[in-house]
Amino acid sequence: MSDTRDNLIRLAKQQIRSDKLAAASFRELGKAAGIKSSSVHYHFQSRDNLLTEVFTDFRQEFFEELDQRTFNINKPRQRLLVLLSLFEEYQSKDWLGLPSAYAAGSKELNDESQQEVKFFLNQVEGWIAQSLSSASFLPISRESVAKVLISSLEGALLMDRIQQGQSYLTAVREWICSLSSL
Amino acid sequence: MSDTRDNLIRLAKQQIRSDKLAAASFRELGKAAGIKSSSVHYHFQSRDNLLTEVFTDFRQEFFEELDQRTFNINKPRQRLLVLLSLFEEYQSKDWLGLPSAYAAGSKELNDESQQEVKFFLNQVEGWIAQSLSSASFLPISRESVAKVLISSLEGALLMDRIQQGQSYLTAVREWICSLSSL
DNA sequence: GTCTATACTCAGATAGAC
DNA sequence: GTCTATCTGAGTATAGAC
Repeated sequence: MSDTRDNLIRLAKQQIRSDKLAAASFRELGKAAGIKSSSVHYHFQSRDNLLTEVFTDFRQEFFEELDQRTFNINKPRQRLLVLLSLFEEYQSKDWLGLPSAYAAGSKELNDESQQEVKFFLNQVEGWIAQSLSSASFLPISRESVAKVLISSLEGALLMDRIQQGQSYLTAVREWICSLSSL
Repeated sequence: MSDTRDNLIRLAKQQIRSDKLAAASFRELGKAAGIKSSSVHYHFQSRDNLLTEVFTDFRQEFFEELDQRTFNINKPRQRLLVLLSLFEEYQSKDWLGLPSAYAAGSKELNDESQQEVKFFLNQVEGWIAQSLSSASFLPISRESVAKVLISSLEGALLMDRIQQGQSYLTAVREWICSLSSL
């Protein structure tokens, strides 16, 4: 059954988000799924392999959700606020951003996983720049706005997690709402 | 000798910055210092204890450097650019922000270490808000600007690390330079 | 597909010799 | 202060039974 496999990916994603990259171990994963770690190995050749698949799964899920929520929204500010709302939901669940979790542990990632994260970041950057296409008089390029926004969203999740609050992400919301060019 | 102890704190800080929180283990630390892990235990009762001291050391060093570089600078934008320059130096060394490294591994931190990080964040926020005291017509409160800025700086270090570039932090620089109220 | 058993490595921590 | 030796627990990974 591939049900178990899909379930394992789901559980690993969960463990990384609510704890950290290292939390997705074969042992803990097995415990969560009700099987032994050796059985987890049946589904994934190696941990590197698992981590890559988890991120790919996240990337697809992320854009499915984003596209679904914005398919009929065209105003730049509204589109950015939908993007923000995804992060607000992560925060309400006390989740790390997966890109942050992977970046913070990047030294233990193989090339394939690192490529996956890069691909995701480029894709988000493209999405934001695209969303800003009708915005004029931006003080800096759309690509730079995109990079600052991604940095603040991922950073805010981290800072709010350690501060056990929600003030950092809220500040990002205020900033988006204050952008007069949108 | 307290030389060894100080050296261990310095080495642990280095390992966390250039790898991750978990990289600062008693074994690796001993190897780097040329002693055994049991000897590291002589200097620190526990790893929790070590991690707390490392962050305290970082916090003091950070503000010493920041104050030294800004004691005769009053213009808001110039002060923020000095803060940014610290992060640009971290990035050139491929370092993580210590707050990010700690936040990403916050589930393995004891209360004391978490308090240290919170204290640092509040202190930086205060420093930024203070630096903005002569800035008028800000679109959002000084405190919110401070929070967005900290989030972007920490986030940009993470994103640039996985992208193996410097474009995220550069975007933050462009953003700071474009703020017309400063 | 899942199990047991096993090998190896690494982690934190402690006892006791020098 | 530093060492050796040792305990316990967790990690990745594999071989082979069912």
